Amino acid sequence: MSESETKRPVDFIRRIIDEDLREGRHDHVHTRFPPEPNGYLHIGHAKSICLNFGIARDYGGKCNLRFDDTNPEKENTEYVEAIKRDVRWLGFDWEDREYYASDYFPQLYEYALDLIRQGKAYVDSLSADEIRERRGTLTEPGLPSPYRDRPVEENLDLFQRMKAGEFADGEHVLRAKIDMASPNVNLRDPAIYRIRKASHHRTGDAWKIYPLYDYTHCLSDAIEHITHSICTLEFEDHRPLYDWVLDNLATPSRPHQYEFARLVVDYAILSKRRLILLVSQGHVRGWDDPRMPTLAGIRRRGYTPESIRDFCERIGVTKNDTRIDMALLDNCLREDLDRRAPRAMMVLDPLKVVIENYPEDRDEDLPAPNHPTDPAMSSRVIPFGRVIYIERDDFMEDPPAKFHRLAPGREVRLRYAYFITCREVVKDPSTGAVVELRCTYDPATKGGNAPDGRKVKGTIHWVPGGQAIAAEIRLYDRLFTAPNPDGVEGDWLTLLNPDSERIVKTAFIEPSLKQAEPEARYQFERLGYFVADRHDWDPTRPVFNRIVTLRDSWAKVKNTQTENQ
RNA sequence: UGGGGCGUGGCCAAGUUGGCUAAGGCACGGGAUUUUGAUUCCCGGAUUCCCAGGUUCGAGUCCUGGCGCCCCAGCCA
Repeated sequence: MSESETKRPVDFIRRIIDEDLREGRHDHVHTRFPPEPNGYLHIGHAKSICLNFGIARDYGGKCNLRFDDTNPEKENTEYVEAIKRDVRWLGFDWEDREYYASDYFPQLYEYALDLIRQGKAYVDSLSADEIRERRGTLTEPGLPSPYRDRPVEENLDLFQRMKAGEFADGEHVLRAKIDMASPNVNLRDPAIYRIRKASHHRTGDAWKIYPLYDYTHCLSDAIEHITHSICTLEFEDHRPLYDWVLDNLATPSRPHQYEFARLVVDYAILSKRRLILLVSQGHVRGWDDPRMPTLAGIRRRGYTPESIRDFCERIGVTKNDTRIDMALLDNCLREDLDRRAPRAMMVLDPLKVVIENYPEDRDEDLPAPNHPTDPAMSSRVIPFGRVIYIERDDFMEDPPAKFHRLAPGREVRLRYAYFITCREVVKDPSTGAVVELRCTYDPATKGGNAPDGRKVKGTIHWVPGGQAIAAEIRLYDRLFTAPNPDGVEGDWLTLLNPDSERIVKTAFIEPSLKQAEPEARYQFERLGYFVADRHDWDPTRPVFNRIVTLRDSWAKVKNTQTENQ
């Protein structure tokens, strides 16, 4: 734990908890993370996971994982498994507290009976359309249903028969009897049970009726003795209903709901519906496509759980509607990776270099540290010989001002190797394209230092000609070209970035990378951070994904130069 | 002229009984170090807290009145 983390100010929710503890309203803290298993978790959920599990950790309490599985038509076990995998990957542990709202169906049913007996719930036989018509509008009160005053016995009978499967979907619904004239439309006799003859991923065909969210969530919290039920802002209007249900039933505990602003990140889509569309229409390769904001995608992309957690702490928890700059996530990533990722060399777009004065029959092993400032990360050896490959971008025949790399007649340093000077440029006679550089090296500069103290402006990366390994490198960029694709009403798919994925199959990596493990992360010097793809990496066909580039101040200089032209 | 929320630099965000020069991070600009144009390291910036009045010796913090933005009319969560 760093100094800055311990100093970070507490958010308003923790402040509420502090007060609850101080005033004796609670003597412990119990939270929950309640995903609906109808899709994959994304970076927005990470904020909620870190908040709920983080609070439990900070206060020595517990956090449950609870699947909010009350809608059988949209939920399935694939999602349940994926969610568990992702929460674990993020670094959180719910121990043996893996719960399902569906486990509470029997109790929830009993509670409903209780409400009916109290005259606080009734079976409505209006159609969905009719109910909507009578709900009123935001400015006009609703109209009571003709079934609103059905006798308790009749309600009981109907509700039991709903459960028994005697009616078709939509024929009846159980409604809480609250206030059809409430300015809060959520209180205008909300439906709490509907008939749905669908098979549930856990309860199978045991139930013909399923409880709705507002009714289920608060009771699930109460059953689990949740002390602080934390959700996002759009549920603020539902809090009176949350309270109404708990205040009208004898529950084992009395939780309270608190709301915070959900996470919105630039250039990303977080709406579940749209994410599903991206996957189902094949705009990406799946839920774990490295461009997806899903935790599965982020993981495959190579992001570390530590950096995601750090990010979630840095963005804070408030009720402000905000949009977070992607650069913050990138920064968390670079900070984490700079510290932990071993360095290696990879050439994306190889340009052959022949070192004319290097003996043809010789080669040598050059030692290279795995980290520039952390000796504990040890070192490896890179073979050097007469032929090497450098990055095509690192050579220019006619370089602009401030270009510190290779050019005709110029000398640069090959990282951890020698100084070389470009003597000749070999071109394809028909196309004029540069195909090879003829250079000389200075044997006295072995390791990269000149005994005469002469300096070079640039250091470039390289791989050995003979022993480099061909690799596939997948370069990723933001999936959308607009900062707020989720906020676009119309055809948001036109905002997809056509260059979000670029696959390079002709890259070379240094031989030491043959031992890479799937999910191992490296910094390829001067290029960025990369991860061995967890599914496609193979010793015979290495595949690396670019996680994030390095900061590149040369790119800025270059851009301003071209702008000024 | 329905209800519920929110408004502090480009993006987040501290500021909790009104009281020292309005924290910090990201981004940005400048400089130093550097065998990654990386890292690291300094330095820079809100006369001002959505606006306008008011209370006060003193207001981002209190009062009044505006303005702006977000959410809600699923038998979704």
